[in-house]
Amino acid sequence: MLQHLLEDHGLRATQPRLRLLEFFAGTRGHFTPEEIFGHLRAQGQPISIATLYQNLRTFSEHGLVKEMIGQEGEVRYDTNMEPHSHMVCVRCGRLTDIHVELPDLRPPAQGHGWLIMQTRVDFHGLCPECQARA
Amino acid sequence: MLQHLLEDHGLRATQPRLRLLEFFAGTRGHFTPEEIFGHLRAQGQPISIATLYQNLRTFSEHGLVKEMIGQEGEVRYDTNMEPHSHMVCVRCGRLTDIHVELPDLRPPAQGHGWLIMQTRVDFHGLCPECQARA
DNA sequence: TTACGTGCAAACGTTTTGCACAAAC
DNA sequence: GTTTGTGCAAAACGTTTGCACGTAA
Repeated sequence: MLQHLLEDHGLRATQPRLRLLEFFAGTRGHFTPEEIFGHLRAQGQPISIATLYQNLRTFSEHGLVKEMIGQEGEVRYDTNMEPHSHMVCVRCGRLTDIHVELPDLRPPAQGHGWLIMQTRVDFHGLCPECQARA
Repeated sequence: MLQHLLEDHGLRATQPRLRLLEFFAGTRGHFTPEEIFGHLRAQGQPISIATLYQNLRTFSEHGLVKEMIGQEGEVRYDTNMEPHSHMVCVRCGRLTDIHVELPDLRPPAQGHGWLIMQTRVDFHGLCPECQARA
């Protein structure tokens, strides 16, 4: 129950928050604030843009969504909290999550005194549709 | 000679462009437009903010600098045109280039019909200074 | 001399903030 | 009844644009 999810994080279960959570629960993807705003309005469940931004931040601070930076620098939110990699289509911009077994990718950095805690891998290429179109 | 570099790309050798190139030639790093603006002004060689943005775009379109998106979504420019990876300090934000031999990192994506053209690897961790401070 | 570049000021899109009001507990 | 959240309108932010003027070729 979405109401409980909020309560468990010490957040009040308000209409805008429930609508936002419902949106996230019903979709898979990585959305910009503007896209989310549009979806909610299209569903006849508009929330104020200020409230949207405030709650996206609140949610991400409480670990309900993950904030990420897109290839163009846009801020995007998704609910896949598992560590995962991305495939990005260089033509249409489509972004898909994938799970990759990372081999022990150890940079020579360890020799330079860095302590590497996380390795992030992104793949860029052409999605099936864009290949077909080319 | 910086003048020739511009001419070779069909660009006029103007004062602002020479100052900008001089800045890039004299530093190593990944700078935001604002940082570059500040450096130039501090050196007593200010250029207009509009001219700066216009030329950063022009330079990157002509392959003189590379535009990249930072961890926070900021736009940054650097002159290291070789393919390389980044190490980012999660505490102080310091960003260093490194060269990593990528093993044949092939995502299961090939099976999903994607054509992967490029793999980007970023390392996140603690730089030596921040480790010492902790 | 003519095309290109500069730089101001204004416009822009996105995100944040101040604050009075409303809703949740 | 007290605290928390909402939503408007305004501000802030980084970036882009229109345009008259300057300058490189």
